[in-house]
Amino acid sequence: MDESELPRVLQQMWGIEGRSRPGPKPAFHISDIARAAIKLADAGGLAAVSMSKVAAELGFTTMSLYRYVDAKDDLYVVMLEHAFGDPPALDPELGWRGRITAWAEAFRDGLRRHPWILQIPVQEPPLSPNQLAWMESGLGAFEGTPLTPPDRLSAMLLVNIYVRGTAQLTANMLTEPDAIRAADQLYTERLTMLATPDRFPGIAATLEQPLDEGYAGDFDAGEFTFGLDTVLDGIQARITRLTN
Amino acid sequence: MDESELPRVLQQMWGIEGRSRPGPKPAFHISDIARAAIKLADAGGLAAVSMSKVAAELGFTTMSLYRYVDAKDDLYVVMLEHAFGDPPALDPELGWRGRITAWAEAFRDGLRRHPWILQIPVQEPPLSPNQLAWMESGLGAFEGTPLTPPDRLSAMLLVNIYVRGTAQLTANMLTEPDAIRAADQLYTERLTMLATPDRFPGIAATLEQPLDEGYAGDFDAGEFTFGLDTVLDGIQARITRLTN
DNA sequence: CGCACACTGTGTGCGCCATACACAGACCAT
DNA sequence: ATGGTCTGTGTATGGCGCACACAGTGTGCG
Repeated sequence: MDESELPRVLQQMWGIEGRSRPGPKPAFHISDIARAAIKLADAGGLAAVSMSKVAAELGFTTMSLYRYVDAKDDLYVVMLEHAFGDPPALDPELGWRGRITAWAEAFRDGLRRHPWILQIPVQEPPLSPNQLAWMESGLGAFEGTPLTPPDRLSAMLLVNIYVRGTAQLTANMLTEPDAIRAADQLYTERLTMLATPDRFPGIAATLEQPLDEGYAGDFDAGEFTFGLDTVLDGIQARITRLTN
Repeated sequence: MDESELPRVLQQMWGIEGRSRPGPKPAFHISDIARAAIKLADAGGLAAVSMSKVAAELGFTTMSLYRYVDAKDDLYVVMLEHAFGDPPALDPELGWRGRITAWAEAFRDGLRRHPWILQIPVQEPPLSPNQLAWMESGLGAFEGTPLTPPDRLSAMLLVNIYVRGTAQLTANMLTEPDAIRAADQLYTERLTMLATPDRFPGIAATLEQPLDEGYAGDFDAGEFTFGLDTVLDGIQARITRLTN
Protein backbone atom coordinates (compact mmCIF):
# COMPACT_ATOMS: atom_id res chain seq x y z
CA MET A 1 0.00 0.00 0.00
CA ASP A 2 2.92 2.30 0.50
CA GLU A 3 3.29 4.29 -2.64
CA SER A 4 6.95 4.89 -2.04
CA GLU A 5 7.66 1.26 -2.80
CA LEU A 6 6.71 1.89 -6.40
CA PRO A 7 9.61 2.10 -8.83
CA ARG A 8 10.57 5.66 -9.55
CA VAL A 9 9.46 5.50 -13.15
CA LEU A 10 5.97 4.38 -12.21
CA GLN A 11 5.68 7.18 -9.70
CA GLN A 12 6.62 9.69 -12.36
CA MET A 13 4.21 8.26 -14.89
CA TRP A 14 1.32 8.32 -12.45
CA GLY A 15 2.19 11.87 -11.57
CA ILE A 16 2.74 11.10 -7.93
CA GLU A 17 4.32 14.32 -6.72
CA GLY A 18 7.20 14.11 -4.35
CA ARG A 19 6.97 16.96 -1.86
CA SER A 20 9.10 19.90 -2.87
CA ARG A 21 12.67 18.99 -2.29
CA PRO A 22 16.03 20.69 -1.97
CA GLY A 23 18.47 20.68 -4.81
CA PRO A 24 18.30 21.87 -8.39
CA LYS A 25 15.09 21.45 -10.31
CA PRO A 26 15.12 18.61 -12.81
CA ALA A 27 15.96 19.91 -16.26
CA PHE A 28 13.38 17.76 -18.00
CA HIS A 29 10.79 15.03 -17.48
CA ILE A 30 10.65 11.35 -18.36
CA SER A 31 8.14 12.19 -21.06
CA ASP A 32 10.92 14.13 -22.77
CA ILE A 33 13.06 11.02 -22.58
CA ALA A 34 10.21 9.00 -24.02
CA ARG A 35 9.73 11.40 -26.90
CA ALA A 36 13.42 11.39 -27.79
CA ALA A 37 13.69 7.62 -27.54
CA ILE A 38 10.57 7.07 -29.64
CA LYS A 39 11.89 9.41 -32.28
CA LEU A 40 15.06 7.37 -32.51
CA ALA A 41 13.20 4.07 -32.50
CA ASP A 42 10.75 5.16 -35.19
CA ALA A 43 13.67 6.13 -37.37
CA GLY A 44 16.06 3.26 -36.79
CA GLY A 45 14.37 0.49 -34.84
CA LEU A 46 14.90 -0.40 -31.24
CA ALA A 47 18.58 -1.01 -31.88
CA ALA A 48 19.00 2.71 -32.54
CA VAL A 49 17.93 3.47 -28.99
CA SER A 50 20.81 3.68 -26.58
CA MET A 51 21.26 5.69 -23.46
CA SER A 52 23.87 7.85 -25.09
CA LYS A 53 21.85 8.45 -28.24
CA VAL A 54 18.76 9.41 -26.29
CA ALA A 55 20.79 11.69 -24.09
CA ALA A 56 22.44 13.30 -27.09
CA GLU A 57 19.03 13.83 -28.65
CA LEU A 58 18.03 15.73 -25.55
CA GLY A 59 21.30 17.60 -25.37
CA PHE A 60 22.39 16.09 -22.08
CA THR A 61 24.97 13.57 -21.03
CA THR A 62 24.37 9.88 -20.94
CA MET A 63 24.47 9.58 -17.21
CA SER A 64 21.92 12.30 -16.65
CA LEU A 65 19.23 9.89 -17.82
CA TYR A 66 19.89 7.70 -14.83
CA ARG A 67 18.45 10.41 -12.61
CA TYR A 68 15.09 9.64 -14.19
CA VAL A 69 15.35 6.01 -15.10
CA ASP A 70 16.88 3.23 -13.05
CA ALA A 71 17.98 1.12 -15.96
CA LYS A 72 17.56 0.61 -19.65
CA ASP A 73 14.50 -1.54 -19.06
CA ASP A 74 12.77 1.40 -17.47
CA LEU A 75 13.38 3.32 -20.64
CA TYR A 76 11.44 0.69 -22.53
CA VAL A 77 8.57 0.94 -20.10
CA VAL A 78 8.40 4.67 -20.56
CA MET A 79 8.58 4.35 -24.32
CA LEU A 80 5.70 1.89 -24.34
CA GLU A 81 3.56 4.04 -22.14
CA HIS A 82 4.11 7.02 -24.36
CA ALA A 83 3.83 5.26 -27.72
CA PHE A 84 0.32 4.01 -27.17
CA GLY A 85 -1.65 7.13 -26.53
CA ASP A 86 -5.11 6.99 -25.12
CA PRO A 87 -7.10 3.89 -25.94
CA PRO A 88 -9.88 4.15 -28.48
CA ALA A 89 -13.29 5.29 -27.34
CA LEU A 90 -15.56 2.39 -28.18
CA ASP A 91 -18.93 3.12 -29.65
CA PRO A 92 -21.52 1.67 -27.26
CA GLU A 93 -23.92 1.39 -30.17
CA LEU A 94 -21.86 -1.44 -31.58
CA GLY A 95 -22.17 -4.91 -30.16
CA TRP A 96 -19.28 -6.46 -28.23
CA ARG A 97 -17.95 -7.81 -31.48
CA GLY A 98 -17.78 -4.48 -33.17
CA ARG A 99 -16.26 -2.92 -30.10
CA ILE A 100 -13.49 -5.44 -29.58
CA THR A 101 -12.78 -5.37 -33.30
CA ALA A 102 -12.30 -1.62 -33.18
CA TRP A 103 -10.08 -2.08 -30.15
CA ALA A 104 -8.00 -4.72 -31.93
CA GLU A 105 -7.62 -2.53 -34.98
CA ALA A 106 -6.55 0.42 -32.90
CA PHE A 107 -3.97 -1.79 -31.24
CA ARG A 108 -2.77 -3.07 -34.56
CA ASP A 109 -2.48 0.46 -35.88
CA GLY A 110 -0.37 1.40 -32.89
CA LEU A 111 1.96 -1.48 -33.62
CA ARG A 112 2.12 -0.45 -37.23
CA ARG A 113 3.06 3.06 -36.27
CA HIS A 114 5.78 1.88 -33.90
CA PRO A 115 7.02 -1.50 -35.07
CA TRP A 116 9.82 -1.47 -32.54
CA ILE A 117 7.27 -2.18 -29.84
CA LEU A 118 7.37 -5.80 -30.89
CA GLN A 119 11.12 -5.90 -30.35
CA ILE A 120 10.91 -4.83 -26.74
CA PRO A 121 11.66 -7.79 -24.50
CA VAL A 122 8.52 -8.37 -22.48
CA GLN A 123 9.38 -8.81 -18.90
CA GLU A 124 6.83 -7.18 -16.66
CA PRO A 125 3.08 -7.00 -16.78
CA PRO A 126 1.84 -3.49 -17.44
CA LEU A 127 1.22 -1.01 -14.66
CA SER A 128 1.48 2.32 -16.39
CA PRO A 129 -1.53 4.60 -16.89
CA ASN A 130 -2.08 4.25 -20.61
CA GLN A 131 -1.47 0.53 -20.53
CA LEU A 132 -4.11 0.11 -17.89
CA ALA A 133 -6.42 2.41 -19.82
CA TRP A 134 -6.08 0.14 -22.83
CA MET A 135 -6.82 -2.87 -20.65
CA GLU A 136 -9.87 -1.12 -19.28
CA SER A 137 -11.00 -0.16 -22.73
CA GLY A 138 -10.65 -3.74 -23.94
CA LEU A 139 -12.55 -5.12 -20.97
CA GLY A 140 -15.27 -2.57 -21.55
CA ALA A 141 -15.88 -4.02 -24.99
CA PHE A 142 -17.55 -6.98 -23.31
CA GLU A 143 -20.00 -4.85 -21.41
CA GLY A 144 -23.43 -6.36 -21.67
CA THR A 145 -22.24 -9.88 -22.32
CA PRO A 146 -22.81 -12.64 -19.78
CA LEU A 147 -19.04 -13.11 -19.48
CA THR A 148 -17.73 -12.88 -15.94
CA PRO A 149 -14.87 -10.46 -15.23
CA PRO A 150 -12.23 -13.21 -15.42
CA ASP A 151 -13.79 -14.41 -18.66
CA ARG A 152 -13.58 -10.92 -20.03
CA LEU A 153 -9.95 -10.74 -19.04
CA SER A 154 -9.22 -13.99 -20.83
CA ALA A 155 -11.11 -12.86 -23.90
CA MET A 156 -9.31 -9.55 -24.01
CA LEU A 157 -5.96 -11.24 -23.57
CA LEU A 158 -6.82 -13.61 -26.36
CA VAL A 159 -7.45 -10.72 -28.73
CA ASN A 160 -4.37 -8.94 -27.45
CA ILE A 161 -2.24 -11.98 -28.10
CA TYR A 162 -3.74 -12.41 -31.53
CA VAL A 163 -2.95 -8.87 -32.58
CA ARG A 164 0.59 -9.05 -31.28
CA GLY A 165 1.16 -12.41 -32.87
CA THR A 166 -0.11 -11.48 -36.30
CA ALA A 167 1.79 -8.21 -36.22
CA GLN A 168 4.89 -10.23 -35.48
CA LEU A 169 4.30 -12.31 -38.58
CA THR A 170 3.84 -9.29 -40.82
CA ALA A 171 7.56 -8.97 -41.23
CA ASN A 172 8.99 -7.03 -38.38
CA MET A 173 10.52 -4.34 -40.46
CA LEU A 174 7.46 -3.42 -42.37
CA THR A 175 7.37 0.19 -43.59
CA GLU A 176 8.81 -0.56 -47.04
CA PRO A 177 6.24 -2.44 -49.13
CA ASP A 178 8.84 -3.32 -51.73
CA ALA A 179 11.13 -4.78 -49.12
CA ILE A 180 8.28 -6.85 -47.75
CA ARG A 181 7.40 -8.16 -51.15
CA ALA A 182 11.00 -9.02 -51.90
CA ALA A 183 11.53 -10.79 -48.59
CA ASP A 184 8.31 -12.68 -49.07
CA GLN A 185 9.28 -13.83 -52.52
CA LEU A 186 12.69 -14.94 -51.35
CA TYR A 187 11.11 -16.88 -48.52
CA THR A 188 8.56 -18.59 -50.73
CA GLU A 189 11.33 -19.48 -53.13
CA ARG A 190 13.46 -21.06 -50.47
CA LEU A 191 10.51 -22.77 -48.88
CA THR A 192 9.56 -24.25 -52.23
CA MET A 193 13.07 -25.55 -52.57
CA LEU A 194 13.37 -27.04 -49.10
CA ALA A 195 9.85 -28.20 -48.29
CA THR A 196 9.63 -30.97 -50.82
CA PRO A 197 6.25 -32.67 -51.20
CA ASP A 198 7.60 -36.05 -50.15
CA ARG A 199 8.77 -34.93 -46.74
CA PHE A 200 6.50 -31.94 -46.24
CA PRO A 201 3.27 -32.59 -48.09
CA GLY A 202 1.25 -30.20 -45.98
CA ILE A 203 3.56 -27.27 -46.49
CA ALA A 204 3.91 -28.05 -50.16
CA ALA A 205 0.14 -28.09 -50.58
CA THR A 206 -0.02 -24.67 -49.01
CA LEU A 207 2.55 -23.36 -51.41
CA GLU A 208 0.63 -24.62 -54.40
CA GLN A 209 -2.23 -22.24 -53.76
CA PRO A 210 -1.40 -19.26 -55.93
CA LEU A 211 -3.47 -16.92 -53.79
CA ASP A 212 -1.51 -17.66 -50.69
CA GLU A 213 1.20 -15.23 -49.90
CA GLY A 214 3.20 -17.71 -47.87
CA TYR A 215 3.86 -17.95 -44.20
CA ALA A 216 5.39 -14.52 -43.75
CA GLY A 217 3.32 -13.04 -46.47
CA ASP A 218 1.75 -9.68 -46.41
CA PHE A 219 -0.70 -10.07 -43.59
CA ASP A 220 -3.07 -7.53 -44.98
CA ALA A 221 -6.23 -6.10 -43.50
CA GLY A 222 -8.42 -8.79 -44.97
CA GLU A 223 -6.48 -11.62 -43.47
CA PHE A 224 -6.27 -9.78 -40.20
CA THR A 225 -10.01 -9.50 -39.74
CA PHE A 226 -10.47 -13.02 -41.06
CA GLY A 227 -8.26 -14.47 -38.34
CA LEU A 228 -9.70 -12.13 -35.77
CA ASP A 229 -13.17 -13.34 -36.65
CA THR A 230 -12.07 -16.85 -35.94
CA VAL A 231 -10.96 -15.82 -32.48
CA LEU A 232 -14.18 -13.94 -31.91
CA ASP A 233 -16.18 -16.94 -33.04
CA GLY A 234 -14.52 -18.84 -30.24
CA ILE A 235 -15.52 -16.21 -27.73
CA GLN A 236 -18.98 -16.16 -29.24
CA ALA A 237 -19.23 -19.88 -28.61
CA ARG A 238 -18.42 -19.34 -24.98
CA ILE A 239 -21.06 -16.64 -24.70
CA THR A 240 -23.64 -18.80 -26.38
CA ARG A 241 -22.86 -21.59 -23.97
CA LEU A 242 -23.43 -19.24 -21.06
CA THR A 243 -26.67 -17.89 -22.45
CA ASN A 244 -28.30 -21.29 -22.67
CA MET B 1 16.74 -22.50 -57.10
CA ASP B 2 20.45 -22.40 -56.66
CA GLU B 3 21.24 -23.98 -53.37
CA SER B 4 24.44 -22.04 -52.99
CA GLU B 5 22.46 -18.89 -52.34
CA LEU B 6 21.27 -20.31 -49.04
CA PRO B 7 22.93 -18.82 -45.97
CA ARG B 8 25.73 -20.97 -44.71
CA VAL B 9 23.92 -21.89 -41.53
CA LEU B 10 20.92 -23.21 -43.41
CA GLN B 11 23.14 -25.28 -45.64
CA GLN B 12 24.77 -26.81 -42.60
CA MET B 13 21.47 -27.56 -40.92
CA TRP B 14 20.03 -29.22 -43.97
CA GLY B 15 23.17 -31.29 -44.29
CA ILE B 16 23.99 -29.99 -47.71
CA GLU B 17 27.50 -31.27 -48.20
CA GLY B 18 30.02 -29.00 -49.79
CA ARG B 19 32.33 -31.01 -52.02
CA SER B 20 35.49 -32.02 -50.24
CA ARG B 21 37.68 -28.99 -49.93
CA PRO B 22 41.29 -28.13 -49.20
CA GLY B 23 42.30 -26.79 -45.82
CA PRO B 24 42.03 -28.16 -42.32
CA LYS B 25 38.97 -30.11 -41.31
CA PRO B 26 36.54 -28.18 -39.14
CA ALA B 27 37.10 -28.97 -35.49
CA PHE B 28 33.41 -29.17 -34.66
CA HIS B 29 29.94 -28.70 -36.08
CA ILE B 30 27.24 -26.07 -35.65
CA SER B 31 25.28 -28.57 -33.59
CA ASP B 32 28.09 -28.41 -31.04
CA ILE B 33 27.68 -24.67 -30.99
CA ALA B 34 23.95 -25.10 -30.52
CA ARG B 35 24.43 -27.50 -27.63
CA ALA B 36 26.85 -25.21 -25.85
CA ALA B 37 24.68 -22.15 -26.37
CA ILE B 38 21.55 -23.93 -25.19
CA LYS B 39 23.33 -25.12 -22.09
CA LEU B 40 24.24 -21.55 -21.26
CA ALA B 41 20.77 -20.23 -22.06
CA ASP B 42 19.04 -22.88 -19.99
CA ALA B 43 21.20 -21.94 -17.05
CA GLY B 44 21.22 -18.18 -17.28
CA GLY B 45 18.72 -17.01 -19.87
CA LEU B 46 19.46 -15.64 -23.28
CA ALA B 47 21.55 -12.86 -21.78
CA ALA B 48 24.07 -15.49 -20.68
CA VAL B 49 24.70 -16.41 -24.30
CA SER B 50 27.53 -14.48 -25.85
CA MET B 51 29.94 -15.41 -28.53
CA SER B 52 32.82 -15.55 -26.10
CA LYS B 53 30.95 -17.62 -23.54
CA VAL B 54 29.84 -20.13 -26.12
CA ALA B 55 33.34 -20.34 -27.50
CA ALA B 56 34.78 -20.79 -24.03
CA GLU B 57 32.26 -23.55 -23.36
CA LEU B 58 33.56 -25.33 -26.42
CA GLY B 59 37.18 -24.65 -25.59
CA PHE B 60 37.82 -22.47 -28.60
CA THR B 61 38.36 -18.80 -29.19
CA THR B 62 35.56 -16.36 -29.81
CA MET B 63 36.39 -15.71 -33.40
CA SER B 64 36.43 -19.37 -34.31
CA LEU B 65 32.63 -19.37 -34.11
CA TYR B 66 32.46 -17.01 -37.04
CA ARG B 67 33.75 -19.78 -39.26
CA TYR B 68 30.41 -21.54 -38.66
CA VAL B 69 28.04 -18.68 -38.08
CA ASP B 70 27.85 -15.40 -39.94
CA ALA B 71 26.54 -13.37 -37.05
CA LYS B 72 24.96 -13.59 -33.66
CA ASP B 73 21.51 -13.89 -35.21
CA ASP B 74 22.57 -17.08 -36.90
CA LEU B 75 23.46 -18.43 -33.52
CA TYR B 76 19.88 -17.88 -32.44
CA VAL B 77 18.59 -19.68 -35.48
CA VAL B 78 20.76 -22.66 -34.72
CA MET B 79 19.71 -22.65 -31.09
CA LEU B 80 16.04 -22.65 -32.04
CA GLU B 81 16.46 -25.44 -34.50
CA HIS B 82 18.21 -27.57 -31.93
CA ALA B 83 16.02 -26.72 -28.94
CA PHE B 84 12.82 -28.00 -30.46
CA GLY B 85 13.60 -31.55 -31.30
CA ASP B 86 11.34 -33.55 -33.53
CA PRO B 87 7.70 -32.57 -33.55
CA PRO B 88 5.23 -34.81 -31.76
CA ALA B 89 3.79 -37.75 -33.63
CA LEU B 90 0.07 -37.10 -33.67
CA ASP B 91 -2.27 -39.97 -33.03
CA PRO B 92 -4.46 -40.31 -36.12
CA GLU B 93 -7.12 -41.93 -33.96
CA LEU B 94 -7.79 -38.59 -32.34
CA GLY B 95 -9.89 -36.02 -34.11
CA TRP B 96 -8.34 -32.82 -35.38
CA ARG B 97 -9.09 -31.22 -32.03
CA GLY B 98 -7.23 -33.79 -30.06
CA ARG B 99 -4.34 -33.72 -32.48
CA ILE B 100 -3.85 -29.98 -32.53
CA THR B 101 -4.23 -29.93 -28.76
CA ALA B 102 -1.43 -32.44 -28.41
CA TRP B 103 0.64 -30.37 -30.80
CA ALA B 104 -0.01 -27.20 -28.81
CA GLU B 105 0.90 -28.91 -25.57
CA ALA B 106 4.11 -30.25 -27.02
CA PHE B 107 4.96 -26.76 -28.20
CA ARG B 108 4.15 -25.32 -24.80
CA ASP B 109 6.32 -27.93 -23.12
CA GLY B 110 9.18 -26.99 -25.37
CA LEU B 111 8.83 -23.37 -24.37
CA ARG B 112 8.70 -24.39 -20.73
CA ARG B 113 11.89 -26.35 -21.09
CA HIS B 114 13.68 -23.50 -22.82
CA PRO B 115 12.07 -20.25 -21.69
CA TRP B 116 14.77 -18.21 -23.40
CA ILE B 117 13.16 -19.06 -26.73
CA LEU B 118 10.63 -16.34 -26.05
CA GLN B 119 13.41 -13.81 -25.61
CA ILE B 120 14.87 -14.42 -29.04
CA PRO B 121 14.07 -11.48 -31.30
CA VAL B 122 11.94 -12.87 -34.10
CA GLN B 123 13.18 -11.64 -37.41
CA GLU B 124 12.95 -14.32 -40.01
CA PRO B 125 10.33 -16.89 -40.82
CA PRO B 126 11.55 -20.42 -40.16
CA LEU B 127 13.40 -22.41 -42.77
CA SER B 128 15.29 -24.95 -40.71
CA PRO B 129 14.46 -28.65 -40.79
CA ASN B 130 12.91 -29.08 -37.38
CA GLN B 131 10.96 -25.87 -37.65
CA LEU B 132 9.47 -27.00 -40.91
CA ALA B 133 8.79 -30.41 -39.41
CA TRP B 134 6.81 -28.77 -36.64
CA MET B 135 4.87 -26.78 -39.19
CA GLU B 136 4.17 -29.92 -41.14
CA SER B 137 3.09 -31.70 -37.99
CA GLY B 138 0.72 -28.89 -37.09
CA LEU B 139 -0.77 -28.78 -40.56
CA GLY B 140 -1.25 -32.52 -40.44
CA ALA B 141 -3.49 -32.15 -37.42
CA PHE B 142 -6.18 -30.83 -39.73
CA GLU B 143 -6.08 -33.84 -41.99
CA GLY B 144 -9.61 -34.94 -42.74
CA THR B 145 -11.19 -31.57 -42.16
CA PRO B 146 -12.73 -29.60 -45.00
CA LEU B 147 -10.28 -26.78 -44.40
CA THR B 148 -8.27 -25.76 -47.44
CA PRO B 149 -4.47 -25.69 -47.19
CA PRO B 150 -4.38 -21.92 -46.59
CA ASP B 151 -7.10 -22.32 -43.98
CA ARG B 152 -5.03 -24.97 -42.27
CA LEU B 153 -2.05 -22.67 -42.29
CA SER B 154 -4.08 -19.90 -40.69
CA ALA B 155 -5.48 -22.26 -38.09
CA MET B 156 -2.07 -23.62 -37.21
CA LEU B 157 -0.64 -20.14 -36.97
CA LEU B 158 -3.50 -19.16 -34.71
CA VAL B 159 -2.68 -21.98 -32.33
CA ASN B 160 1.00 -21.24 -32.61
CA ILE B 161 0.41 -17.61 -31.74
CA TYR B 162 -1.81 -18.57 -28.86
CA VAL B 163 0.78 -20.84 -27.30
CA ARG B 164 3.55 -18.30 -27.68
CA GLY B 165 1.38 -15.54 -26.32
CA THR B 166 0.22 -17.38 -23.25
CA ALA B 167 3.70 -18.62 -22.55
CA GLN B 168 4.83 -15.03 -22.67
CA LEU B 169 2.28 -14.13 -20.03
CA THR B 170 3.37 -16.90 -17.72
CA ALA B 171 6.14 -14.76 -16.39
CA ASN B 172 9.14 -15.11 -18.61
CA MET B 173 11.47 -16.33 -15.99
CA LEU B 174 9.38 -19.15 -14.75
CA THR B 175 11.30 -22.06 -13.29
CA GLU B 176 11.02 -20.94 -9.65
CA PRO B 177 7.41 -21.38 -8.47
CA ASP B 178 8.07 -19.28 -5.39
CA ALA B 179 9.42 -16.44 -7.47
CA ILE B 180 6.37 -16.57 -9.71
CA ARG B 181 4.03 -16.50 -6.76
CA ALA B 182 5.86 -13.58 -5.21
CA ALA B 183 5.93 -11.59 -8.44
CA ASP B 184 2.28 -12.29 -8.96
CA GLN B 185 1.35 -11.11 -5.50
CA LEU B 186 3.37 -7.95 -5.88
CA TYR B 187 1.71 -7.26 -9.18
CA THR B 188 -1.80 -7.79 -7.86
CA GLU B 189 -0.98 -5.56 -4.95
CA ARG B 190 0.21 -2.73 -7.12
CA LEU B 191 -2.63 -3.19 -9.55
CA THR B 192 -5.12 -2.98 -6.70
CA MET B 193 -3.50 0.22 -5.60
CA LEU B 194 -3.38 1.86 -9.01
CA ALA B 195 -6.45 0.56 -10.79
CA THR B 196 -9.05 2.27 -8.65
CA PRO B 197 -12.69 1.34 -9.31
CA ASP B 198 -13.61 4.87 -10.30
CA ARG B 199 -11.20 5.11 -13.19
CA PHE B 200 -10.76 1.42 -13.97
CA PRO B 201 -14.00 -0.33 -13.07
CA GLY B 202 -13.38 -3.25 -15.38
CA ILE B 203 -9.95 -4.03 -14.03
CA ALA B 204 -11.13 -3.56 -10.47
CA ALA B 205 -13.97 -5.99 -11.04
CA THR B 206 -11.49 -8.54 -12.27
CA LEU B 207 -9.40 -8.10 -9.18
CA GLU B 208 -12.37 -8.66 -6.89
CA GLN B 209 -12.70 -12.24 -8.00
CA PRO B 210 -10.71 -14.16 -5.42
CA LEU B 211 -10.13 -17.06 -7.80
CA ASP B 212 -8.43 -14.94 -10.34
CA GLU B 213 -4.71 -14.99 -10.24
CA GLY B 214 -4.32 -11.63 -11.87
CA TYR B 215 -3.08 -10.71 -15.26
CA ALA B 216 0.34 -12.27 -15.01
CA GLY B 217 -0.88 -15.00 -12.73
CA ASP B 218 0.20 -18.55 -12.86
CA PHE B 219 -1.16 -19.58 -16.20
CA ASP B 220 -1.57 -23.18 -15.24
CA ALA B 221 -2.55 -26.13 -17.34
CA GLY B 222 -6.26 -25.64 -16.75
CA GLU B 223 -6.29 -22.09 -17.95
CA PHE B 224 -4.13 -23.04 -20.89
CA THR B 225 -6.54 -25.61 -22.25
CA PHE B 226 -9.47 -23.35 -21.43
CA GLY B 227 -8.11 -20.58 -23.60
CA LEU B 228 -7.01 -23.03 -26.24
CA ASP B 229 -10.51 -24.45 -26.38
CA THR B 230 -11.81 -21.00 -27.12
CA VAL B 231 -9.48 -20.74 -30.06
CA LEU B 232 -10.42 -24.19 -31.25
CA ASP B 233 -14.09 -23.32 -30.95
CA GLY B 234 -13.43 -20.53 -33.40
CA ILE B 235 -11.80 -22.93 -35.83
CA GLN B 236 -14.65 -25.36 -35.27
CA ALA B 237 -17.08 -22.64 -36.27
CA ARG B 238 -15.22 -22.19 -39.51
CA ILE B 239 -15.30 -25.91 -40.18
CA THR B 240 -18.99 -26.08 -39.44
CA ARG B 241 -19.61 -23.23 -41.81
CA LEU B 242 -17.77 -25.10 -44.55
CA THR B 243 -19.59 -28.35 -43.89
CA ASN B 244 -23.04 -26.87 -44.41
C1' DC C 1 18.25 35.26 7.21
C1' DG C 2 21.68 31.65 6.51
C1' DC C 3 23.13 27.31 6.36
C1' DA C 4 23.16 22.19 5.98
C1' DC C 5 22.31 18.83 3.01
C1' DA C 6 19.65 16.40 -0.44
C1' DC C 7 19.60 16.44 -5.05
C1' DT C 8 21.16 17.82 -9.74
C1' DG C 9 23.93 17.08 -14.14
C1' DT C 10 28.78 15.79 -15.38
C1' DG C 11 33.29 13.28 -16.24
C1' DT C 12 35.80 9.37 -15.93
C1' DG C 13 36.36 4.70 -16.15
C1' DC C 14 35.29 -0.38 -16.14
C1' DG C 15 33.97 -4.64 -18.11
C1' DC C 16 31.52 -6.71 -21.64
C1' DC C 17 29.93 -7.14 -26.13
C1' DA C 18 29.93 -8.14 -31.49
C1' DT C 19 32.88 -8.34 -35.03
C1' DA C 20 36.69 -6.67 -38.70
C1' DC C 21 41.17 -8.03 -40.18
C1' DA C 22 45.70 -10.05 -40.74
C1' DC C 23 48.13 -14.15 -40.05
C1' DA C 24 50.34 -18.89 -39.51
C1' DG C 25 49.50 -23.37 -40.14
C1' DA C 26 46.73 -27.57 -42.13
C1' DC C 27 45.22 -30.16 -45.86
C1' DC C 28 43.08 -31.58 -50.53
C1' DA C 29 43.10 -31.38 -55.74
C1' DT C 30 46.13 -31.27 -59.09
C1' DA D 1 55.15 -32.00 -54.39
C1' DT D 2 52.97 -28.01 -54.25
C1' DG D 3 49.41 -24.09 -54.69
C1' DG D 4 45.65 -22.42 -53.04
C1' DT D 5 42.10 -22.50 -49.84
C1' DC D 6 40.34 -23.10 -45.63
C1' DT D 7 41.17 -23.44 -40.55
C1' DG D 8 41.62 -21.48 -35.77
C1' DT D 9 43.94 -17.53 -33.48
C1' DG D 10 45.51 -12.79 -31.79
C1' DT D 11 44.82 -8.26 -31.87
C1' DA D 12 42.09 -4.21 -32.21
C1' DT D 13 38.00 -1.14 -32.58
C1' DG D 14 33.85 1.06 -31.44
C1' DG D 15 29.82 0.66 -28.91
C1' DC D 16 27.24 -0.46 -25.01
C1' DG D 17 25.15 -0.22 -19.92
C1' DC D 18 26.24 1.51 -15.87
C1' DA D 19 29.11 2.42 -11.15
C1' DC D 20 31.05 6.17 -8.80
C1' DA D 21 32.95 10.46 -7.25
C1' DC D 22 32.34 15.28 -7.81
C1' DA D 23 30.95 20.24 -8.00
C1' DG D 24 27.23 23.12 -8.04
C1' DT D 25 22.19 24.25 -6.77
C1' DG D 26 18.30 25.55 -4.21
C1' DT D 27 14.92 24.33 -0.44
C1' DG D 28 13.38 23.60 4.28
C1' DC D 29 14.71 24.27 8.80
C1' DG D 30 16.90 26.70 12.46
